[in-house]
Amino acid sequence: MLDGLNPQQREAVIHHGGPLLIVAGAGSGKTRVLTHRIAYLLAERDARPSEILAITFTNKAAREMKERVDKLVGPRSAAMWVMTFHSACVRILRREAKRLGFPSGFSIYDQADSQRLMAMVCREMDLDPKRYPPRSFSAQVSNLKNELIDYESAADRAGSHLEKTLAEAYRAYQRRLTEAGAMDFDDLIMLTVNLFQAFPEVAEHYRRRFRHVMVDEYQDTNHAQYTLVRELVGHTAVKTADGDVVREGDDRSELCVVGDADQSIYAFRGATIRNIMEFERDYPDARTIMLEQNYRSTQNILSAANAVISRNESRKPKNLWSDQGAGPKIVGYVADNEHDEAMFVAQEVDKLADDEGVTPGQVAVFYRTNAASRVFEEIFIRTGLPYKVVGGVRFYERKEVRDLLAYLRVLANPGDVVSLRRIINVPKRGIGDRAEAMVEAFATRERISFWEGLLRAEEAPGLATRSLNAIKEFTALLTELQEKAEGVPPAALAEDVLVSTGYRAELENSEDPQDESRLENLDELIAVAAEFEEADPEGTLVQFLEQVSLVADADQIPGGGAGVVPPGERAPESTSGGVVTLMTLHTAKGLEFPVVFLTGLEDGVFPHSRSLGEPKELEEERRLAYVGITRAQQRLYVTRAAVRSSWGAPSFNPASRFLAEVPRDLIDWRTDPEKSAWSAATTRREPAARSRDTGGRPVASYAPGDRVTHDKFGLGTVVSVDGMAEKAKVKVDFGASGEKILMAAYAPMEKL
DNA sequence: TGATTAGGCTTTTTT
DNA sequence: AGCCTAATCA
Repeated sequence: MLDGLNPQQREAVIHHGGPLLIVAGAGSGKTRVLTHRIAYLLAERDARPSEILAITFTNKAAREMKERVDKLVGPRSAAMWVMTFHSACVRILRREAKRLGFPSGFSIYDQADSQRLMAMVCREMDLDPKRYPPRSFSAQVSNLKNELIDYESAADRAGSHLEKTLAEAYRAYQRRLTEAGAMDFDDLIMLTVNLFQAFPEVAEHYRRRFRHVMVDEYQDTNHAQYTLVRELVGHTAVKTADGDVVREGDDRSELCVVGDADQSIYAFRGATIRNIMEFERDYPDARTIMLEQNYRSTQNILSAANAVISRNESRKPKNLWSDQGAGPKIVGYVADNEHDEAMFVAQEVDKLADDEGVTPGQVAVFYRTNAASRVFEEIFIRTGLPYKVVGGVRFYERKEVRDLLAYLRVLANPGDVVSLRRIINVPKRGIGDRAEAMVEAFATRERISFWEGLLRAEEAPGLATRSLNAIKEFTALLTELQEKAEGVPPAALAEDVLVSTGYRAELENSEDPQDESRLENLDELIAVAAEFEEADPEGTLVQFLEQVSLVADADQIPGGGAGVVPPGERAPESTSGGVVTLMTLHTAKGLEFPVVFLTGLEDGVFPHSRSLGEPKELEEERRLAYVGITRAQQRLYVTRAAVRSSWGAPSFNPASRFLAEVPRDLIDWRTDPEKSAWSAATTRREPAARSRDTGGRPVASYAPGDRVTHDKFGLGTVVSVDGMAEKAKVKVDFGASGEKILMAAYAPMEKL
């Protein structure tokens, strides 16, 4: 069990007793350590599988860990809890929901749902959406919850008018959630903590059960998750005034956390690097073990990564090393524009295939923002390079998918107003805004739920007969479906919903070609439900809904080079060549690929323009760069474009400062210096000198007589210009397409 | 009164 | 891509 582990890894596996922090540099074999530690606990320390709780952040990581533990210990692994923070909390909350005043089948609201609910609340409070944007309120409430601040404390500490309004909205929002029998993502963590604190016997139960608690990616924990872990392992050793370490009883569980402060990239959603930096202060008898040998990358790649990350201040020094040799140099390329950049990537993948036998499946392309994937897709389609975009416009965010899920959620929980109001008039059945408002007013006055209001719509004043009839038909339909929902498994129920509501018929009869793919998506969702039933024939509708709402994960990573696949386990895709993987840097975390293209290395793109003014955020961007670089096993490419058209307006971005932080001799620049004047010009420019004054992206300026090219209208000539900078409106004569007035900042148009 | 359409706005990263 | 609003249609 200890074979093939280096001394530090071995030590981490057999460590016994006090809290353990494993500082695991990128590619240092941390999953290997965690899985072996679990196996060791079972084999040598007499731990029972049910006493083990291993927490990860993504479903993907959980699944992978589970599989690898399964290989080591066999079917016993089934009794262990290896899951995400959110899944673990849901599992606890389902059992204890009654104590908190929620039904055990409570709905789970994702970000879009909670934004919708917040919008309803703001409208109710008569807030001007311009001055008090619901999205922002929703985000701020999320932040408060991550800090375990409830609406009362928020109200107490509110100073400004804005903060008071926010606290009020928070309160109303939370009331609506409770009435709907729903929890948002942040509630899952916060309410579990509340549960443990309000009911010590519940906390005690789980504390007794989980003798071993392991937390992966500890640097990504937020305050709520941090507190949850503390509650779970039991109050731990405290340092007294004279510096003695006193233990509070012997019943605390063994805690083992793994993380790397340099890979913390989720501060924007409340993660605090503090939790890992101060682990030793939080747990005074803690032990720290550093894993610095990297088994993934060549030394050139690691040297680049080390050089970049070393620029971050207040960082504990760490030095990754590899015994795999220097490897090829990093290849740099300065493209004329984003199309040229994508073309370079496509050609290079072809060349690698010819010269080195590299398959597309071994290649990944990373970018900073989801929107950047479009150009790569266009070029890859044109050149016939097979690819797959991971993340981006997600399946579960598609309108039709959300509609069908909303129906199912209403059937599982009629109190779920957000879902109910989403589908009340989908497909169109003659229940308009006015009718909806009437029912709502009626329900509020009668202190009944919106659903009950619909059932008693006859009593609601001011409803037109036509609307009333539509409502009656709707409630009859839902009631009928509800009765079926008891006995019918999810897939069949979903199909039933599509047919009986006319949703399927509407799409089938539609002329719009897009509706065909909508149908496909719906069938896909039904297929997911069928898979769910196959995996667990006893599975309920509530369980199915829970699974899909917690899998907001960018899951479908193609085989080939992706993931930490144990040797000898190479996925079969490698024979067929697999496909190139496209994803954001954030979703790339935890993965590795033989060949990595790191694109868009421009100040304003990566690092993102929003981070340039904030040293803290800039450090996070740098960690993101570190994560990106360390994904590469054999070959790393860094590319940038001299001109990039974002929102139509071309911007001339200087080279990313991160490029300058890589030692010169590690990069082999492939750009032909004669090729483009722009490339040369922007190379020498001082980084970030400009982005400050324009407050972000510069907008091209137009003058009458300028020749332009527009994505849709083609070539044209500027007739006149009205307004300045980002507010400029340009009148352009496109010949055959006529004259158009366009916003300079947004039109997909370039100056020639 | 509800349906339909056009236009504006949005994009940093995500469980 | 989808949501929101306003304006117009039926």
